[in-house]
This record gives sequence, structure tokens and C-alpha cells, in this order.
Amino acid sequence: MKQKVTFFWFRRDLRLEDNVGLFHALQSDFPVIPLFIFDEDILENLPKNDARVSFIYDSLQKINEELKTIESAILIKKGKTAEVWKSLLTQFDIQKVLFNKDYEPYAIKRDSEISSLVQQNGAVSLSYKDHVIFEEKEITKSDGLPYTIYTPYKNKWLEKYHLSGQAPEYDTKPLFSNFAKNQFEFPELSEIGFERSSIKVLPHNLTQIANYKETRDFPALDSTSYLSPHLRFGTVSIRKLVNWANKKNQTFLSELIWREFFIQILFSFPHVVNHNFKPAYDGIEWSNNEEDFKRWCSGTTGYPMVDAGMRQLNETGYMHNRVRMVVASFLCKHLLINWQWGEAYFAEKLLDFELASNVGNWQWAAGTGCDAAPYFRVFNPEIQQKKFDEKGSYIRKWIPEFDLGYNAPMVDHAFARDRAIATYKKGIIK
DNA sequence: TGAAATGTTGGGGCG
DNA sequence: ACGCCCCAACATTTC
Repeated sequence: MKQKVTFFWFRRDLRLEDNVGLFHALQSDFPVIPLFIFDEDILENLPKNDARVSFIYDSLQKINEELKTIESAILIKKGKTAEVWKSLLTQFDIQKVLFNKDYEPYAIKRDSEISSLVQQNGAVSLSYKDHVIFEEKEITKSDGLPYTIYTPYKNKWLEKYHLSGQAPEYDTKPLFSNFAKNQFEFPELSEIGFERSSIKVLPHNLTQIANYKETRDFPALDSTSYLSPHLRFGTVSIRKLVNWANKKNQTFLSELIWREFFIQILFSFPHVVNHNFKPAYDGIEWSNNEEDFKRWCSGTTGYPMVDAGMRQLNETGYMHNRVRMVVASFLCKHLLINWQWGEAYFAEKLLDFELASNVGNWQWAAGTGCDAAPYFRVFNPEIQQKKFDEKGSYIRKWIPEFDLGYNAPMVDHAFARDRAIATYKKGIIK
């Protein structure tokens, strides 16, 4: 007779503390087996030394270490999720399966398939809101439709947040005795088919957030929080973070609301992944020159601010937010390359890659998105450098050869600006 | 979360 | 003292 169990399926919520789905799982009537699946459908497209896989692995190991202290362990599987679940459902007497909701198109489809599978096997499948304060359909216009402009969305979001006092936090610790006792073996990274990356996710740093508004635009200050990968993989709780941000800094809180804005945009308008949010921009004739794109990717455009940003990305998996705007504007407007090329490159390189924010922000920069930058807004990389890296210390950090006589710009700014505005003007469908 | 072009104002040099 | 010009500084408009 097999023991009846509840499964909690970790995905991008890799923490034991303040985890909504886990909290509920630990209150179910059965011992809880924590599970993570290295999803082959996602992993097959990644390089063997992908830094994010290393980070996921390390985060799981940390969870496992804590579980060991209560004689439990996390079950690690690798494969196609449906295959893994079919096998688990025969191997264990699973009564309940709980997980936290994921709002990306691939995940929605996957989760609905797994839920059906679980239910066909006579078990209960339950999902919870954990990644956001307010999910789709919680913040809508009075007619029930989703907001597509940030400021009214933010106002409604804040109104609702303050109405509820603050976001509830879920204390799982007192429930830890409900984890099933077991001794699952924790695999080596190589057994999952990956190698350790030299690029590392850094610990988050909230010490400078009090001055966020004043310091956020200056990449040399290194006053960034380094939170984004932790939000992506759930190694910090959004509820704790938002409650903290609300006390400390409203400008920083506003950035967290942008994250939720784009998550609900992706949910309501999933076509934004592969299409312009505004079809009026479909007629723009991109140059999409491969050689130009390579220079952008490698950080050899001859514009120091652009090149420093791309080199920071290539070497570390991070890029300062201000510089992201500069490089994105440069790709779309100076080089006339479709934002989707840039989006794909960021997706490959960024440690904090999140589909909703990546697509949302790229479309913002390209001017094709909801509440986007107008087409005639063209960043001047030299002026951005003067304004935000006056002493050139950010640039010198990532371009050591800068003082030895730097490359000439690959394209003249004034020429490229005029060309961008003319090309957009011509391409916009009225 | 822009930058350039164009317009306006006012102080100072100068005859 | 006055008018004129120049131009920097700031404001507004345009892309």
C-alpha cells in the first residue's frame, strides 16, 4: 500500500519562505513531496553552460539543504513535463498537486495539460497566485478590459494595494513538519546535462534603494538592486519586496508595478511575443542587416555607451537599466533592426530574462508597444553618455581600450536619426 | 525614461 | 543715457 501524498511542484518560485502554493500544500491532509522538473522542452534550446540553469540548480540545492535538516528532500526530475508526470502518477499515490501560476503562454498551455493529466488520474490539481500582487483581471478598467496605458494602471494598482493594507505574507516554517520524510538523491549538474557557468547571479542588494530615484540613471554608481534574476526565479518573494518598497521608495515600487503591467499585457495580448502590439507599425521597412546586428551584439558599434552596455551584458548577464534603453533605441532606430532581434538576444543573455518584461520593454523602445516611446524619440548615445556617465567611468570599466583611441561610430548620429524618423514616418499605417 | 530646432529674453559691450 | 547687436540661457515646439 503506497502512502497517499501531496506534490508541490516548484518552477519559478525557488524558495521555501512566503510561497503561496507551498503554504497551501503544507496544509493539505497528506505529506508533501517537493518536486522540480528540469523541463527538456525549455532546456533543449540552451547552451550547456547556461548561467540561469546553474542558478536554478544552486537555488534548488539550497532548498534541499534546508529540507535535509528536517529529514526531507526535494525530488529532482529531468524530461518532458508530461512524461515525468505520467511516471510520477504511477509511482506515487498522488492525491493533490499544487503549484504557483505562471502567466507565460508556454507555461499556461503546459500547466493546463498537466492539470488535466492529474485530474484524469483522480487527483486534485490546484494553482495559486504567487508571482505577482495582482494578476490578470484583478486590475481592469471600469469596463472590465485590461489597461494598456501604464499610469492609470499604476493608479488603480496602488489604490487596490493600499485598500488591502499590504500584501499578505505566508509563513510556511511552522508547517515544515508536513514535508514527507525521504532521502531523494540530489543530482550533479552534469547529470542534468549541464555545466557550471562562469557567469554568476549576484546576491540582491537593497541597501541603496532609498536613493533609487536620484541614483538609478547613473550606471557607474552600481546602485542597482540586482533583484531581477531573483524575481525571475522566485528566490525572493514579491509580497515581501513590495511591502518593503512601499515603505522605502515609491519610485522603486513603481518599477515593480511596471513588471506586473507587462505580465498582464502578455496574458491579455499574447500576440505581443511575435507581433507589434500596435499593428500600425507593421509597415516599417527594417534594414535587418546581419553585419550591423553582429556589431551591436559584440559591442563594437563605436558608440561607447552602447558598446559598454553590450559588453557588460555579454560578460556578466546584467545590463544597467538606463543603458538598456540606450542600446535598444540604437538597435531599432540607428540600425533599423526589428526589435525582435534584440529581444531574442537579450533573452539569450540576460540573467533576469522574463518574457513579459523583455517583450514589453523592447516594444516600448521600438515604439511599437502599448504606451510606448513615440517614434521620433531617438536617444543620442553621446548625449546619454554625457548626461549619465559624465566622467566615463562606466564606459572605461567595460571598454578597457577606450583611452587608446576608440573605434569610429559605425553610423553618423545625425544621419541615422533623420533616417529613422523618415523610415518610421513612411512605414506607419494610418 | 529624448533631442533638435526654433523662439524668447535679458545682460553686457559698444558706438 | 540710449539703441543696437550679440549671444547665452531658458522656454517652447517639432520630429
